[in-house]
Amino acid sequence: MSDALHAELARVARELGAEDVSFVLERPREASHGDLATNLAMLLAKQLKSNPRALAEQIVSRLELAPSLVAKTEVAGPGFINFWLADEQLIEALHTIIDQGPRYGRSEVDKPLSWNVEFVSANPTGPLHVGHGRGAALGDAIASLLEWQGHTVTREFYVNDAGSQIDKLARSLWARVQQAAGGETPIPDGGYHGQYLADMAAEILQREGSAFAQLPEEDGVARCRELAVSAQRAEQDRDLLAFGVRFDTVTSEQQLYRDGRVDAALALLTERDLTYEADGALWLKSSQFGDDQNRVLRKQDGSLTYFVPDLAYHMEKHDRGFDRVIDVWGADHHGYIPRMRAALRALGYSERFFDVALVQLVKIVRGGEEVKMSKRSGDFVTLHDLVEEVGVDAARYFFLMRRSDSQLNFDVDLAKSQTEDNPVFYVQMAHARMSGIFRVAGLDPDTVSPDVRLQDFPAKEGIDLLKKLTAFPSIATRAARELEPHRIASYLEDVARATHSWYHNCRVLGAPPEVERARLALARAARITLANGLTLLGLSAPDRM
RNA sequence: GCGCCCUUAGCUCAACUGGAUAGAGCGUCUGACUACGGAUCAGGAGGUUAUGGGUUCGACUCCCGUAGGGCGCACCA
Repeated sequence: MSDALHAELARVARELGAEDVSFVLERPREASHGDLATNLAMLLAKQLKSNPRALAEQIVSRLELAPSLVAKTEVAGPGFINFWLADEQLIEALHTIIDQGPRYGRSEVDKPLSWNVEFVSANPTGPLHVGHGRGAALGDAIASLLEWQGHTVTREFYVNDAGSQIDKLARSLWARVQQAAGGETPIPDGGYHGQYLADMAAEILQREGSAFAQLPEEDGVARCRELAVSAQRAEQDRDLLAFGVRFDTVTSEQQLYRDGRVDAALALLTERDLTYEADGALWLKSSQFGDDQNRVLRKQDGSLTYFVPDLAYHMEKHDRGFDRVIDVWGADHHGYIPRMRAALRALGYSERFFDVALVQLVKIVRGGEEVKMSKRSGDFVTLHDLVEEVGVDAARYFFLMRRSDSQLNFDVDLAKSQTEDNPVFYVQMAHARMSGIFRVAGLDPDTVSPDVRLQDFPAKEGIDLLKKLTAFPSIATRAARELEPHRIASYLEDVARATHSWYHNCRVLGAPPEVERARLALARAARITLANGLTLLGLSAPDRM
C-alpha cells in the first residue's frame, strides 16, 4: 500500500523539478502523526532553496490519491506530510496476511543474488562453546533473512584442519595415548589440556589395542590427527544439529591444499605483480589496497602464513560464483578484516563481494553472577551443555535478541524461567494463546475467512494489533539489509505485547457474530505473523505450552 | 603509541541510509481474576543520550576533541 503512495510522491517531486530525492515514507513513532509520514518536503526545500512548510502544502495540493487509499493528509511540524490510510487499506492488509500465510513477511528483491554465509567455522580442536553458539544462531538467522528476501543462500562451515593448532592437537592426543598406556609423555607446550583428549585416548586404546601406543611417533601423531579431527568434527556437527543448525557445505583447509588451490592463489598473486620478496620472505602489497601494512605470505622458514589458505578459500568461493560472501567472525578477529578486504580488492573483486558480521563476547550469568570461562584451562560452558539446560528455543532467542556487535549477558536463570519476564516465553505464549482460541472453538484456523469489515473491530486494541502486524515485511527487509536479526526479536516482542493486550481486552468467542468473525480473522493473522517471525529466527511456534 | 568497536532510565537493551515529545523489558509504586491459559493485563515514577565543541531547518545518529570500557596491532592461528 505504501508503494503506491511512494510512487505518487515521487511523481509530484519530479513535477516540482527535483531529481531523484531519496525521501522516506515511514510509520511515525507517534500515532497522532498518522499511519505514514514523509520528509519529502524538507529534503526538497534544501534542493530548491525554499520553505519546507510551503512546499509541503504545494505537494499536498498536487497529490492525486484515491479515497480508498488515503483518508486524510496533513502538514505538520517543520514540514512533515502525514497520511492516514483509508479503512480499506487495513482490511486489505488483513487479507494479505491471511492469503500469504506461512509466506507472509517474505519479499522478492528485484535481483536475487547468490550468497554464501560462512559461520561457526570452529577449529576442530575441541567442543563448541557459547561464543560459537552465538555465531551459529547469527549466521543461520542472517541466511534465513536473506532467503526471505528471495536470495539463494549457501550455509557454509570452514574447517581449519591444516594449521599448527591441529598439529598441537595431534601431539596432545598422542601424549594422552602414551599416558594412558602407562608412559610419562607430557602434553607439549601450548597443547590442549582438556579432559576430552584423555577420554579419547582411552577409547582409542580400547578400540585399537595397546599396540597403537607402540607406533613410531610420527605415524602415531598422524593417526592421532585424523582421529582427533574427525571425532571433534562429528561432535561439533552433533551439537549444531541439536541446536537446529545444518550446513549445506563444509569446506576443508586440507582439501584446499590437496586441490592445489593454495599454491594457485600464491601463483596468481605473484603473476599479477601483487607480491615481492624481502628479508627472505614473500610479501603481499596489501598496503596499496587499503591495509595499513604489507603482509607476509611465505615466511623465512618457507612455510605459509595462515593468511594464504584463507585467501585461497575466499578466491575459491568467488570462483564458485557467489555474488556475495559473508563471514561471521568473533570480534577478536576484527583486525583481520582490512587485510582480507585489501587482498580481495587487489584481485579486482567487487567491493560488495565480501562482508563480515562480527559477533561480540557472550557472558554467561547464573544467579546474578558471571560464570568465569577460560579456554586455556579447558574450563568453559559448552554449547551442548547450554542447550541441554535451557533448550534450543531459549538459547537461539537469547543469542539473537541483541545486536551482534554488543556484548551479550546470557542470563541462564531467565532463559529457563516460564514467566512473562522471559521474552522467549512471552512471545511463544502469545502464539499459543492465539492457537488456544481456535482449539477451544473447535475451529481449524486455516479456514477462517479474512472477509470482514473494519467497523467490526470496535476496540482500539484490535486496530493497534492489526497495524502492528502490517509492519512485518518492512521489518524483515530492513533486518536483512542490515544483517541484524535482533530487529526481528524486538518486533516479535512488540507484536506479542499487542497480542496479549488485545486478547486480554477483547474476548473473541461469544462476541456478537460479526465481531467474533472479525476477531477470529485477526487472531489468525496474529498467529501467522508470530509463527513466521519465530520460524525466521529458527524457533518453534508452539500451540500450547 | 596506533587502529577498530562501545558508553542511552537503577539494571539489560531498542530507536527505520539525520526527523516530530528518545522507546521497551526487568526492578520499583498503584490497580485488575465467576472468561478463549491471570503463565496475563492497565497505569505512575524514572533521561542534560559519558563529556565539550562543530555541521544542519532538525543530531542518540555525521565531524573534531576529552574521559571511561572492550578488542586488535606476529614471518601465531
